Amino acid sequence: MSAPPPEDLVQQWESEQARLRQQVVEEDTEDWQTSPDFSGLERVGGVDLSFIKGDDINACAQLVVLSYPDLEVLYEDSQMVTLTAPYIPGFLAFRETPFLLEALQRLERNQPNLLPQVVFVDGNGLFHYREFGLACHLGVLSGLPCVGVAKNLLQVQGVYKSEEHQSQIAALQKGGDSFPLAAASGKVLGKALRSSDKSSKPVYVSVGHKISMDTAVRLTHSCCRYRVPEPIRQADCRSREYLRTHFPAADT
DNA sequence: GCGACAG
DNA sequence: ATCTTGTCGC
Repeated sequence: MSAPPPEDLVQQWESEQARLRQQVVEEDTEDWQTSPDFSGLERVGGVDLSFIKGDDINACAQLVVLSYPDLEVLYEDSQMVTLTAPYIPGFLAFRETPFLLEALQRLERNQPNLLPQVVFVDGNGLFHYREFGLACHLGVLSGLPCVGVAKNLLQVQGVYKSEEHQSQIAALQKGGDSFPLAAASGKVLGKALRSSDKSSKPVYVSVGHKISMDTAVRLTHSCCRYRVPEPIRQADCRSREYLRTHFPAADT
């Protein structure tokens, strides 16, 4: 059973996104961001939520902080949470942001010296129906630089999985290669990035907050050991592991 | 009616 | 998000 999308709630969320959208900073604001080798960058964060199969309410909210450029785990926080908002395409942030923000606040309270200088978010930033995806939402509410990295293409604002798009993907030769995702307006909302030599399937990078598009793409590439940026990959692996050990399969 | 739909 | 192990290929 699935209740019909609450019309009122969606409209309220749309206006909330429009309001917060004005606070997004689409440029580099930190010194390390303009450095050729990101000197000055020492900590990169990653966030993610993992669910128990067959349960879309209880989840493990995960925050990890890795060293840069070594990408070793410096901090890890797993917390079971109870989600209240439903998942509605275009409004993912209203479902996940509260818990990711809480994780960042716990860290700020307990180990402020380990706060990440940038956070990788599993999902889109400006590459969104109303140019305000999860990465922007978390960025504005936390005040931290954020980068959105989606594993699947969201068909939005004139960007489609067309033959042209497929051929552009085929043209990505090596890790670091990318091509722009331009809206009908001409604005580049994100970039498809071949994150490593091995993976032919790209990831979709977009600005979340307090970082430029080019810096976001360059940084994402420099944080990839595999297809998905290490901070997000670690957050994903560790939250799944947490669920495995604390909620063993309920078979037979 | 059909397809799309970040996580 | 999750349902799912091994397997074919480089």
